[in-house]
Amino acid sequence: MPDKNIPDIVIGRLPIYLRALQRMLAENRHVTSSQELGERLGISAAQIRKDLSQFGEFGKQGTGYSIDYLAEQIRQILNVDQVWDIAVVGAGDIGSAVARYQGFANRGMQVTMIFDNAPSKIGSKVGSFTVKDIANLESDIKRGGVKVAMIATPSEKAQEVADKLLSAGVKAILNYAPINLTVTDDVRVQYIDPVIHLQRMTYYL
Amino acid sequence: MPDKNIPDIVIGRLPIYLRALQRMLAENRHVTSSQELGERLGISAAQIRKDLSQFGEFGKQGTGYSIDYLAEQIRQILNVDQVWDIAVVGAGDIGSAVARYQGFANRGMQVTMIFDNAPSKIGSKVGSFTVKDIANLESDIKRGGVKVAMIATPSEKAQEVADKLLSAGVKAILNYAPINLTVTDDVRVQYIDPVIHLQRMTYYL
DNA sequence: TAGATTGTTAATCGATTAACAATC
DNA sequence: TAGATTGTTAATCGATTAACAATC
Repeated sequence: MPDKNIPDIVIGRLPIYLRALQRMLAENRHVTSSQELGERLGISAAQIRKDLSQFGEFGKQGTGYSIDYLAEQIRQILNVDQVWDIAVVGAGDIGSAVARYQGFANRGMQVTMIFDNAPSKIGSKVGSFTVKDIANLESDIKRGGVKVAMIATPSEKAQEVADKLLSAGVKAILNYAPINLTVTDDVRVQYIDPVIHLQRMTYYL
Repeated sequence: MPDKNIPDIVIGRLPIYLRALQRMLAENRHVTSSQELGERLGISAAQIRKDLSQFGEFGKQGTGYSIDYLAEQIRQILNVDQVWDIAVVGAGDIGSAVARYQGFANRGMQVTMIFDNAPSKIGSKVGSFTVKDIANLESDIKRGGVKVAMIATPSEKAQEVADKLLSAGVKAILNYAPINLTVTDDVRVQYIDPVIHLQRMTYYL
Protein backbone atom coordinates (compact mmCIF):
# COMPACT_ATOMS: atom_id res chain seq x y z
CA MET A 1 0.00 0.00 0.00
CA PRO A 2 1.99 3.02 -1.13
CA ASP A 3 -0.20 5.76 0.31
CA LYS A 4 -3.36 5.19 2.30
CA ASN A 5 -3.45 8.63 3.84
CA ILE A 6 -1.34 8.37 6.92
CA PRO A 7 -2.27 10.74 9.77
CA ASP A 8 0.08 13.70 9.95
CA ILE A 9 0.63 13.04 13.62
CA VAL A 10 2.21 9.71 12.69
CA ILE A 11 4.45 11.37 10.10
CA GLY A 12 5.49 13.77 12.84
CA ARG A 13 6.79 10.95 14.99
CA LEU A 14 8.86 9.24 12.30
CA PRO A 15 11.71 11.79 12.44
CA ILE A 16 11.84 11.26 16.21
CA TYR A 17 12.14 7.53 15.75
CA LEU A 18 14.80 8.03 13.10
CA ARG A 19 16.84 10.32 15.31
CA ALA A 20 16.76 7.79 18.16
CA LEU A 21 17.75 4.96 15.81
CA GLN A 22 20.69 6.94 14.46
CA ARG A 23 21.75 7.63 18.02
CA MET A 24 21.62 3.90 18.80
CA LEU A 25 23.74 3.16 15.74
CA ALA A 26 26.28 5.67 17.03
CA GLU A 27 26.30 3.66 20.26
CA ASN A 28 27.09 0.58 18.22
CA ARG A 29 23.73 -1.05 18.78
CA HIS A 30 22.25 -3.19 16.00
CA VAL A 31 18.91 -4.48 17.24
CA THR A 32 16.13 -2.85 19.24
CA SER A 33 12.50 -3.43 20.20
CA SER A 34 9.41 -1.26 20.28
CA GLN A 35 9.64 -1.44 24.06
CA GLU A 36 13.20 -0.13 24.27
CA LEU A 37 12.56 2.60 21.74
CA GLY A 38 9.42 3.58 23.59
CA GLU A 39 11.20 3.85 26.92
CA ARG A 40 13.85 6.10 25.42
CA LEU A 41 11.27 8.38 23.86
CA GLY A 42 8.50 8.31 26.42
CA ILE A 43 6.10 6.75 23.89
CA SER A 44 4.21 3.48 24.33
CA ALA A 45 5.55 0.40 22.57
CA ALA A 46 2.11 -0.22 21.10
CA GLN A 47 2.08 3.19 19.48
CA ILE A 48 5.46 2.68 17.88
CA ARG A 49 4.40 -0.67 16.45
CA LYS A 50 1.13 0.80 15.22
CA ASP A 51 2.87 3.75 13.60
CA LEU A 52 5.39 1.57 11.79
CA SER A 53 2.74 -0.93 10.69
CA GLN A 54 1.18 1.83 8.59
CA PHE A 55 4.12 1.52 6.21
CA GLY A 56 5.02 -2.15 6.25
CA GLU A 57 6.41 -4.96 8.37
CA PHE A 58 9.87 -4.00 9.46
CA GLY A 59 10.41 -6.22 12.52
CA LYS A 60 10.78 -9.86 13.41
CA GLN A 61 8.69 -11.55 16.08
CA GLY A 62 10.79 -12.57 19.02
CA THR A 63 13.80 -10.42 18.13
CA GLY A 64 12.58 -6.93 17.30
CA TYR A 65 13.95 -4.53 14.69
CA SER A 66 17.27 -4.30 12.91
CA ILE A 67 18.26 -0.73 13.65
CA ASP A 68 20.07 -0.29 10.35
CA TYR A 69 17.22 -1.65 8.32
CA LEU A 70 14.48 0.24 10.15
CA ALA A 71 16.41 3.50 9.88
CA GLU A 72 16.81 2.99 6.16
CA GLN A 73 13.10 2.26 5.75
CA ILE A 74 12.12 5.41 7.64
CA ARG A 75 14.56 7.45 5.58
CA GLN A 76 12.85 6.20 2.44
CA ILE A 77 9.39 6.95 3.79
CA LEU A 78 10.40 10.50 4.72
CA ASN A 79 12.28 11.03 1.46
CA VAL A 80 15.49 11.72 3.30
CA ASP A 81 17.42 8.94 1.60
CA GLN A 82 18.35 11.86 -0.63
CA VAL A 83 19.85 15.21 0.36
CA TRP A 84 17.59 18.28 0.13
CA ASP A 85 19.12 21.65 -0.69
CA ILE A 86 17.99 24.43 1.63
CA ALA A 87 17.93 28.18 1.08
CA VAL A 88 18.24 30.35 4.19
CA VAL A 89 16.70 33.81 4.03
CA GLY A 90 18.11 36.30 6.51
CA ALA A 91 21.76 36.45 7.54
CA GLY A 92 21.29 37.76 11.07
CA ASP A 93 22.17 35.81 14.19
CA ILE A 94 19.66 33.04 13.60
CA GLY A 95 20.14 32.71 9.86
CA SER A 96 23.89 32.62 10.29
CA ALA A 97 23.73 30.05 13.08
CA VAL A 98 21.48 27.85 11.00
CA ALA A 99 23.67 28.18 7.91
CA ARG A 100 26.68 27.00 9.91
CA TYR A 101 24.78 24.33 11.83
CA GLN A 102 26.57 20.97 11.71
CA GLY A 103 23.47 18.99 12.60
CA PHE A 104 22.14 18.61 9.05
CA ALA A 105 24.85 16.17 8.01
CA ASN A 106 23.60 12.61 7.44
CA ARG A 107 20.03 13.66 8.03
CA GLY A 108 19.05 14.46 4.47
CA MET A 109 19.50 18.23 4.53
CA GLN A 110 22.15 20.70 3.48
CA VAL A 111 22.13 24.47 3.33
CA THR A 112 23.27 25.65 -0.08
CA MET A 113 22.54 29.37 -0.09
CA ILE A 114 21.86 32.28 2.23
CA PHE A 115 20.24 35.62 1.39
CA ASP A 116 19.99 39.06 2.98
CA ASN A 117 18.88 42.50 1.88
CA ALA A 118 21.48 44.58 3.75
CA PRO A 119 24.23 45.95 1.49
CA SER A 120 26.65 45.54 4.39
CA LYS A 121 25.97 41.79 4.47
CA ILE A 122 25.61 40.98 0.77
CA GLY A 123 28.89 39.51 -0.47
CA SER A 124 30.21 38.82 3.03
CA LYS A 125 30.94 35.31 4.28
CA VAL A 126 28.78 33.23 6.62
CA GLY A 127 30.65 30.01 7.24
CA SER A 128 31.53 28.79 3.76
CA PHE A 129 28.72 30.74 2.08
CA THR A 130 28.77 34.14 0.44
CA VAL A 131 25.61 36.06 1.34
CA LYS A 132 23.48 36.59 -1.74
CA ASP A 133 21.32 39.58 -2.58
CA ILE A 134 17.68 38.94 -1.73
CA ALA A 135 16.84 40.79 -4.96
CA ASN A 136 17.99 37.66 -6.77
CA LEU A 137 16.16 35.27 -4.49
CA GLU A 138 13.61 34.07 -7.01
CA SER A 139 16.04 33.53 -9.88
CA ASP A 140 18.72 31.90 -7.71
CA ILE A 141 16.25 29.52 -6.09
CA LYS A 142 14.62 28.64 -9.38
CA ARG A 143 17.98 28.01 -11.02
CA GLY A 144 19.06 25.82 -8.11
CA GLY A 145 15.78 23.90 -8.11
CA VAL A 146 15.56 24.44 -4.37
CA LYS A 147 12.33 23.20 -2.78
CA VAL A 148 13.04 23.81 0.91
CA ALA A 149 13.73 27.13 2.63
CA MET A 150 14.13 28.58 6.08
CA ILE A 151 12.97 32.11 6.92
CA ALA A 152 15.09 33.92 9.52
CA THR A 153 14.10 37.51 8.83
CA PRO A 154 12.30 40.01 11.05
CA SER A 155 8.57 39.27 11.39
CA GLU A 156 7.60 42.22 9.22
CA LYS A 157 9.42 40.78 6.21
CA ALA A 158 8.48 37.14 6.68
CA GLN A 159 5.23 37.05 4.66
CA GLU A 160 6.76 39.00 1.80
CA VAL A 161 9.70 36.59 1.71
CA ALA A 162 7.33 33.63 1.86
CA ASP A 163 5.43 34.96 -1.17
CA LYS A 164 8.67 35.20 -3.14
CA LEU A 165 9.71 31.72 -2.08
CA LEU A 166 6.42 30.30 -3.31
CA SER A 167 6.72 31.95 -6.68
CA ALA A 168 10.25 30.54 -6.91
CA GLY A 169 8.81 27.04 -6.46
CA VAL A 170 9.63 26.36 -2.81
CA LYS A 171 7.29 23.76 -1.30
CA ALA A 172 8.45 23.54 2.33
CA ILE A 173 9.23 26.44 4.65
CA LEU A 174 10.64 26.38 8.15
CA ASN A 175 9.81 29.76 9.64
CA TYR A 176 11.86 31.19 12.52
CA ALA A 177 9.99 34.50 12.46
CA PRO A 178 7.35 34.56 15.21
CA ILE A 179 4.40 35.07 12.89
CA ASN A 180 1.90 32.87 11.08
CA LEU A 181 2.39 32.64 7.34
CA THR A 182 -0.33 32.36 4.74
CA VAL A 183 0.59 30.03 1.87
CA THR A 184 -1.13 28.02 -0.84
CA ASP A 185 -2.10 24.57 0.29
CA ASP A 186 0.47 22.74 -1.80
CA VAL A 187 3.11 24.24 0.47
CA ARG A 188 4.11 22.96 3.93
CA VAL A 189 5.07 25.32 6.72
CA GLN A 190 6.61 24.54 10.09
CA TYR A 191 7.40 27.01 12.84
CA ILE A 192 10.23 27.39 15.33
CA ASP A 193 9.68 30.01 18.02
CA PRO A 194 11.53 29.40 21.28
CA VAL A 195 9.09 31.60 23.18
CA ILE A 196 6.17 29.35 22.28
CA HIS A 197 8.00 26.39 23.82
CA LEU A 198 9.03 28.36 26.89
CA GLN A 199 5.54 29.70 27.55
CA ARG A 200 4.17 26.21 27.26
CA MET A 201 6.41 25.20 30.16
CA THR A 202 5.95 28.19 32.44
CA TYR A 203 2.27 27.29 32.79
CA TYR A 204 3.39 24.39 34.97
CA LEU A 205 5.91 26.33 37.08
CA MET B 1 -12.02 26.69 39.13
CA PRO B 2 -8.31 27.34 39.43
CA ASP B 3 -7.00 24.03 38.08
CA LYS B 4 -9.16 21.20 36.79
CA ASN B 5 -6.40 19.45 34.91
CA ILE B 6 -6.36 21.10 31.55
CA PRO B 7 -5.13 18.95 28.64
CA ASP B 8 -1.55 19.76 27.70
CA ILE B 9 -2.57 20.13 24.08
CA VAL B 10 -4.75 23.07 25.10
CA ILE B 11 -1.88 24.64 27.04
CA GLY B 12 0.21 24.25 23.92
CA ARG B 13 -2.19 26.38 21.89
CA LEU B 14 -2.40 29.27 24.33
CA PRO B 15 1.03 30.70 23.41
CA ILE B 16 -0.07 30.62 19.77
CA TYR B 17 -3.22 32.56 20.59
CA LEU B 18 -1.21 35.01 22.66
CA ARG B 19 1.27 35.62 19.87
CA ALA B 20 -1.53 36.30 17.39
CA LEU B 21 -3.25 38.67 19.84
CA GLN B 22 -0.04 40.62 20.40
CA ARG B 23 0.36 40.86 16.66
CA MET B 24 -3.16 42.24 16.33
CA LEU B 25 -2.42 44.80 19.03
CA ALA B 26 0.62 45.87 17.05
CA GLU B 27 -1.74 46.35 14.11
CA ASN B 28 -3.83 48.62 16.32
CA ARG B 29 -6.73 46.26 16.57
CA HIS B 30 -8.78 46.17 19.77
CA VAL B 31 -11.51 43.57 19.31
CA THR B 32 -11.53 40.18 17.64
CA SER B 33 -13.69 37.06 17.43
CA SER B 34 -13.01 33.34 17.67
CA GLN B 35 -13.76 33.21 13.95
CA GLU B 36 -11.18 35.82 12.96
CA LEU B 37 -8.53 34.35 15.23
CA GLY B 38 -9.26 30.90 13.87
CA GLU B 39 -8.90 32.03 10.28
CA ARG B 40 -5.53 33.60 11.01
CA LEU B 41 -4.25 30.49 12.71
CA GLY B 42 -5.90 27.74 10.73
CA ILE B 43 -7.81 26.56 13.80
CA SER B 44 -11.60 26.20 14.08
CA ALA B 45 -13.50 28.92 15.91
CA ALA B 46 -15.19 26.27 18.05
CA GLN B 47 -11.86 24.97 19.24
CA ILE B 48 -10.66 28.39 20.26
CA ARG B 49 -13.84 29.06 22.24
CA LYS B 50 -13.64 25.63 23.84
CA ASP B 51 -10.00 26.11 24.79
CA LEU B 52 -10.59 29.50 26.35
CA SER B 53 -13.70 28.32 28.18
CA GLN B 54 -11.48 25.98 30.19
CA PHE B 55 -10.15 29.01 32.03
CA GLY B 56 -13.07 31.40 32.26
CA GLU B 57 -15.42 33.58 30.25
CA PHE B 58 -13.35 36.16 28.45
CA GLY B 59 -15.66 37.25 25.65
CA LYS B 60 -18.95 39.05 25.13
CA GLN B 61 -21.79 37.60 23.08
CA GLY B 62 -22.39 39.61 19.98
CA THR B 63 -19.09 41.45 20.03
CA GLY B 64 -16.28 38.96 20.66
CA TYR B 65 -13.11 39.45 22.69
CA SER B 66 -11.24 42.53 23.83
CA ILE B 67 -7.76 41.79 22.51
CA ASP B 68 -6.04 43.61 25.34
CA TYR B 69 -8.07 41.88 28.01
CA LEU B 70 -7.81 38.41 26.49
CA ALA B 71 -4.05 38.75 26.03
CA GLU B 72 -3.69 39.77 29.66
CA GLN B 73 -5.77 36.79 30.79
CA ILE B 74 -3.69 34.35 28.76
CA ARG B 75 -0.50 35.89 30.11
CA GLN B 76 -1.76 35.25 33.62
CA ILE B 77 -2.71 31.67 32.84
CA LEU B 78 0.71 30.95 31.34
CA ASN B 79 2.54 32.78 34.15
CA VAL B 80 4.14 35.16 31.69
CA ASP B 81 2.72 38.28 33.34
CA GLN B 82 6.13 38.11 35.03
CA VAL B 83 9.56 37.91 33.40
CA TRP B 84 11.44 34.60 33.68
CA ASP B 85 15.23 34.62 33.82
CA ILE B 86 16.84 32.15 31.43
CA ALA B 87 20.28 30.55 31.56
CA VAL B 88 21.79 29.55 28.21
CA VAL B 89 24.30 26.70 28.26
CA GLY B 90 26.68 26.62 25.30
CA ALA B 91 28.10 29.70 23.62
CA GLY B 92 28.48 28.31 20.11
CA ASP B 93 26.52 29.58 17.12
CA ILE B 94 23.11 28.59 18.46
CA GLY B 95 23.68 29.59 22.08
CA SER B 96 25.05 32.95 20.98
CA ALA B 97 22.18 33.58 18.58
CA VAL B 98 19.66 32.74 21.28
CA ALA B 99 21.40 34.91 23.86
CA ARG B 100 21.22 37.87 21.48
CA TYR B 101 17.70 37.10 20.27
CA GLN B 102 15.44 40.16 20.42
CA GLY B 103 12.24 38.15 20.36
CA PHE B 104 11.99 37.51 24.11
CA ALA B 105 11.08 41.11 24.91
CA ASN B 106 7.48 41.57 26.08
CA ARG B 107 6.88 37.87 26.03
CA GLY B 108 7.82 37.05 29.60
CA MET B 109 11.37 35.84 29.03
CA GLN B 110 14.86 37.27 29.31
CA VAL B 111 18.26 35.66 29.03
CA THR B 112 20.41 36.57 32.04
CA MET B 113 23.44 34.31 31.75
CA ILE B 114 25.36 32.19 29.26
CA PHE B 115 27.85 29.40 30.00
CA ASP B 116 30.54 27.54 28.10
CA ASN B 117 33.37 25.17 28.98
CA ALA B 118 35.96 26.39 26.45
CA PRO B 119 38.71 28.52 28.01
CA SER B 120 38.81 30.54 24.80
CA LYS B 121 35.17 31.52 25.28
CA ILE B 122 34.95 31.98 29.05
CA GLY B 123 35.19 35.69 29.84
CA SER B 124 34.48 36.76 26.25
CA LYS B 125 31.40 38.78 25.27
CA VAL B 126 28.23 37.48 23.62
CA GLY B 127 26.00 40.45 23.07
CA SER B 128 25.89 42.17 26.43
CA PHE B 129 26.78 39.01 28.36
CA THR B 130 30.14 37.79 29.56
CA VAL B 131 30.42 34.04 29.05
CA LYS B 132 30.59 32.24 32.38
CA ASP B 133 32.55 29.11 33.24
CA ILE B 134 30.35 26.03 33.14
CA ALA B 135 32.22 24.83 36.23
CA ASN B 136 30.23 27.43 38.17
CA LEU B 137 26.92 26.55 36.51
CA GLU B 138 25.24 25.07 39.57
CA SER B 139 26.26 27.80 42.00
CA ASP B 140 25.52 30.66 39.58
CA ILE B 141 22.09 29.28 38.72
CA LYS B 142 21.21 28.58 42.34
CA ARG B 143 22.30 32.04 43.40
CA GLY B 144 20.27 33.62 40.61
CA GLY B 145 17.21 31.50 41.41
CA VAL B 146 16.94 30.64 37.72
CA LYS B 147 14.22 28.10 36.90
CA VAL B 148 14.39 28.06 33.09
CA ALA B 149 17.36 27.06 30.91
CA MET B 150 18.22 26.40 27.30
CA ILE B 151 20.74 23.76 26.29
CA ALA B 152 22.78 24.58 23.18
CA THR B 153 25.72 22.24 23.60
CA PRO B 154 26.84 19.31 21.46
CA SER B 155 24.59 16.24 21.87
CA GLU B 156 27.23 14.37 23.85
CA LYS B 157 27.22 16.94 26.63
CA ALA B 158 23.48 17.60 26.76
CA GLN B 159 22.45 14.95 29.31
CA GLU B 160 25.32 15.83 31.62
CA VAL B 161 24.37 19.51 31.45
CA ALA B 162 20.72 18.63 32.07
CA ASP B 163 21.69 16.71 35.21
CA LYS B 164 23.56 19.72 36.54
CA LEU B 165 20.67 22.03 35.71
CA LEU B 166 18.28 19.83 37.67
CA SER B 167 20.50 19.77 40.72
CA ALA B 168 20.70 23.56 40.48
CA GLY B 169 16.91 23.72 40.69
CA VAL B 170 15.97 24.33 37.04
CA LYS B 171 12.40 23.17 36.28
CA ALA B 172 12.04 23.90 32.57
CA ILE B 173 14.55 23.10 29.83
CA LEU B 174 14.44 23.99 26.16
CA ASN B 175 16.87 21.63 24.46
CA TYR B 176 18.48 22.52 21.11
CA ALA B 177 20.70 19.43 21.13
CA PRO B 178 19.18 16.73 18.90
CA ILE B 179 18.88 14.15 21.65
CA ASN B 180 16.19 13.05 24.11
CA LEU B 181 16.86 14.01 27.71
CA THR B 182 15.97 11.99 30.78
CA VAL B 183 14.76 14.15 33.67
CA THR B 184 12.74 13.76 36.87
CA ASP B 185 9.05 14.24 36.33
CA ASP B 186 8.82 17.57 38.12
CA VAL B 187 10.84 19.03 35.25
CA ARG B 188 9.48 20.08 31.84
CA VAL B 189 11.49 19.62 28.66
CA GLN B 190 10.81 20.94 25.20
CA TYR B 191 12.85 20.30 22.08
CA ILE B 192 13.90 22.36 19.10
CA ASP B 193 15.55 20.46 16.26
CA PRO B 194 15.16 22.00 12.82
CA VAL B 195 15.82 18.67 11.14
CA ILE B 196 12.78 17.11 12.80
CA HIS B 197 10.59 19.84 11.30
CA LEU B 198 12.23 19.57 7.89
CA GLN B 199 11.90 15.80 7.71
CA ARG B 200 8.27 16.11 8.63
CA MET B 201 7.76 18.21 5.52
CA THR B 202 9.85 16.24 3.02
CA TYR B 203 7.48 13.30 3.46
CA TYR B 204 4.94 15.29 1.45
CA LEU B 205 7.31 16.48 -1.28
C1' DT C 1 -35.12 45.22 18.07
C1' DA C 2 -32.12 42.42 14.81
C1' DG C 3 -27.70 40.66 14.19
C1' DA C 4 -23.73 38.70 15.94
C1' DT C 5 -21.03 35.88 18.75
C1' DT C 6 -20.24 33.69 22.97
C1' DG C 7 -20.00 29.48 26.17
C1' DT C 8 -21.45 24.84 26.44
C1' DT C 9 -23.57 20.44 25.40
C1' DA C 10 -23.89 16.39 22.77
C1' DA C 11 -22.32 14.00 18.73
C1' DT C 12 -18.62 12.81 15.97
C1' DC C 13 -14.28 11.80 14.87
C1' DG C 14 -9.66 10.18 15.53
C1' DA C 15 -5.84 8.53 18.28
C1' DT C 16 -4.03 5.54 21.83
C1' DT C 17 -3.88 1.40 24.38
C1' DA C 18 -4.59 -3.36 25.68
C1' DA C 19 -4.56 -7.83 24.39
C1' DC C 20 -3.28 -11.76 21.82
C1' DA C 21 -2.53 -14.94 17.92
C1' DA C 22 1.28 -15.55 14.97
C1' DT C 23 5.89 -16.66 14.65
C1' DC C 24 10.87 -15.88 14.96
C1' DT D 1 11.16 -26.15 22.69
C1' DA D 2 10.38 -21.89 25.60
C1' DG D 3 10.69 -17.07 25.56
C1' DA D 4 10.22 -12.91 23.32
C1' DT D 5 8.26 -9.63 20.41
C1' DT D 6 5.84 -8.46 16.35
C1' DG D 7 1.59 -6.82 13.67
C1' DT D 8 -3.20 -6.18 14.21
C1' DT D 9 -7.84 -6.08 16.10
C1' DA D 10 -11.12 -4.32 19.17
C1' DA D 11 -11.92 -1.44 23.12
C1' DT D 12 -10.99 2.73 25.29
C1' DC D 13 -9.96 7.16 25.69
C1' DG D 14 -9.64 11.93 24.42
C1' DA D 15 -10.06 15.73 21.24
C1' DT D 16 -12.66 18.22 17.77
C1' DT D 17 -16.76 19.84 15.74
C1' DA D 18 -21.55 21.07 15.15
C1' DA D 19 -25.31 23.16 16.93
C1' DC D 20 -27.86 26.30 19.66
C1' DA D 21 -29.72 28.75 23.73
C1' DA D 22 -28.18 32.76 26.00
C1' DT D 23 -27.24 37.38 25.65
C1' DC D 24 -24.62 41.49 24.34
